[in-house]
Amino acid sequence: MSNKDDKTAGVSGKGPDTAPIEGRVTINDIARLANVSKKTVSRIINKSPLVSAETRKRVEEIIAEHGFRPDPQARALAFRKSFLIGLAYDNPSPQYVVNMQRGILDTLMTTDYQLVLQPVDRAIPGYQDEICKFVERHRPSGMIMPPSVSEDDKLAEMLRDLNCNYVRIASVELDEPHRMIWTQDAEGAAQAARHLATLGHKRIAHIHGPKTFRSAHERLYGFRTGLAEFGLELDPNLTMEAGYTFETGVQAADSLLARSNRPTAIFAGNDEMAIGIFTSARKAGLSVPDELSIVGFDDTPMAARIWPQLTTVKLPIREMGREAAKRLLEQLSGQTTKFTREFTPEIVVRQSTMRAPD
Amino acid sequence: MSNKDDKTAGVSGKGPDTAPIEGRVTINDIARLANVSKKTVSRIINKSPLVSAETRKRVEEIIAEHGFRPDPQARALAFRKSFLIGLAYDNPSPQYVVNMQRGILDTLMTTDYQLVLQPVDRAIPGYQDEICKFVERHRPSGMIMPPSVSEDDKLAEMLRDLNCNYVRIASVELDEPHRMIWTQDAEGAAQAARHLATLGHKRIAHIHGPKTFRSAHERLYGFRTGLAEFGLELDPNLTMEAGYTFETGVQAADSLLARSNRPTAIFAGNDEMAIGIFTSARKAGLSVPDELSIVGFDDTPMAARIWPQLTTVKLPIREMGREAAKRLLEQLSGQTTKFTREFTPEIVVRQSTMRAPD
DNA sequence: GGATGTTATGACACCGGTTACCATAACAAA
DNA sequence: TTTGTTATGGTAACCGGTGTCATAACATCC
Repeated sequence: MSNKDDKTAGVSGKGPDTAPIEGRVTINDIARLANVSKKTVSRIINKSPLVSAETRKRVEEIIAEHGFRPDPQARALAFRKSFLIGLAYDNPSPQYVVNMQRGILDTLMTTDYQLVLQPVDRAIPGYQDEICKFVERHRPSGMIMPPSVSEDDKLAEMLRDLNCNYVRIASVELDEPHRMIWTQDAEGAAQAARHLATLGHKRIAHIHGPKTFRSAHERLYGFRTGLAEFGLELDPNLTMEAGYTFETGVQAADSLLARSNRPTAIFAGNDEMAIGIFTSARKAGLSVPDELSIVGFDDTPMAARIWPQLTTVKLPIREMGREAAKRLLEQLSGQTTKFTREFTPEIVVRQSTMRAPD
Repeated sequence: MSNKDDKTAGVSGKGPDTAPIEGRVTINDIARLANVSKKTVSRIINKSPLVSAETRKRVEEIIAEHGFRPDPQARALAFRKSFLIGLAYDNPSPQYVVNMQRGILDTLMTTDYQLVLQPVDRAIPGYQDEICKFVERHRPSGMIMPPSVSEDDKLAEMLRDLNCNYVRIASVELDEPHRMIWTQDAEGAAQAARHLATLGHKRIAHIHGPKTFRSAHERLYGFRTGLAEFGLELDPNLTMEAGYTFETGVQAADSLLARSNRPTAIFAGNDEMAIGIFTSARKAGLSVPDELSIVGFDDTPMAARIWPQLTTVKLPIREMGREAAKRLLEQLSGQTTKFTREFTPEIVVRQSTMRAPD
């Protein structure tokens, strides 16, 4: 039994075979104490049914008594699985990232899997290689990718080549169902359009995100569709592209609000830009919402803290994280579920919108 | 190169059988191809000097050619080290959390260590046990704890008992130097005081965070000290406690601003509460900064997005994360460095402060 | 009653690396 | 020539779990 007292502790005087467990308690210790083989203990750990109730009870007591916890690294090695889930993200919003992490952890918490992070910069050309290197180095059991990393088809292909499981979270279904979690961004944007149209706005502008973001297309499309339901058309002159950031939002709004026949309402592709519009409106001396209605997208915490509070479209990010992790676990366990999971955003009406001025 | 002689490839046509961990290149493959022993390859991987230059070069070429990467799990098992760093956090600010993670990852990126997350809720009584369970389960090589988790002395003691290395990030030195990274929050608050005093304010209020947060004490203390330099005293009637959140900030400010002789300036213990003051001021019909100056603490992104932009005290969070990780790695490698690392916050003057009215 | 299942358990090799220890060759000193 | 030292690399055991397969005990079926 003294197979483990080599020089680890040094001081341990040639232990008799009683039970001088030094250091961590291992499966061997439990096996010896319970007078069974390692394998039996292993079966109990893994809830195999092939153990008699009596033996199970006895061994479980000993495990509890000694506080034995199987070594994750050793299990990983034996199982030929790392039990690691990688999260590759590029989202500039801390709110988004933290909620996504939380959601994923909600699901992983009850499993043996862990989350490891791989923040990347999609603006750097070879950023995909960075992710592949990550996969080769750490060998995660799977990857989860929220936007905008998720929107990179080439990356997805590289991961498939590496035989790496993954789940993409995006604003539209763009891969096999079992690898996707998506939101109906278009529907959310349509809700924003309906809201503004119902309030009587006619001259409505839209500031969308970069064309490299799939969500920018979806939201633009959905917004246009929503307006069409009310017989309104989105004026190309009132449609601008910005960078999904506060500063670019300010710039775009500056341009829109300087026009002679400025819009009475603006729908921004995300809250960051929407908040930029507030600043621009203040500079232009326009009162929100009396003279200008603003709608955002995302429902970041800032939306509820700014004055007046921002009407926006809410995405259930944390829940999406939970679902994405579940879906990935399904993949890893070899099961395939048929139902596809999509999330519908919902508009949250606050104080930044009101009836169009006459 | 099918040295995978065994039954790995066996006709396991049964069951769902997820990805069969196809022919991964192992140290054995490299050893065989290079015609050396595993041990020699191991020496090369670990940069042992006991290998001839010639052998090294040859083996390294083969490694590169076959893209061999040592399995992290196997190494972890053999080294008796998990190469995992745990981050236990409870900070409600996504901005803070994300920056902290980034900083830590900056340092870990060049090492074999990885970051794993353990968000907790300090409001739950037994939350320390949750962290201990995490440590027992995943056996991280070390833990990093930012505020407010870092401020829990009992938790630190429990970790020491578990023989777990850790680094605490806090607003004051409250543990052995090699286990600490801290900010001089008091100095930051003093800068805020000097700024307001210089602008001629006399009736100055302070809304501080919960007394359970060490930072609340430090900032209060520093603010008082800074005012004293100008012969000013912090009026106890103008000192209020709130919960470091937007809502509690609004409430506290409501109470302060309803008074007959309301303050002309308020220093909030963090930006969240400071932004709450904006809302309260609007409700009270007060103009910021003309009638009320506001100073925050943290320099969250929101500070620069709100109107008028918030004057606040900036903490180098990402850099602190970097340093914390470095310090932890020092601990793990057994080295002890003498120099203590502390960070001094700096005030960022924006548009929410101006000369006192009157 | 013998053949056949089924259940409970153990023996043993193995996952992919590591260290402890030993063997040998090369080279210097005696 | 003998001995000592250093450089280099091999062997076996081990880290702490898992899989495969054999086996014993017992129940079931013709």
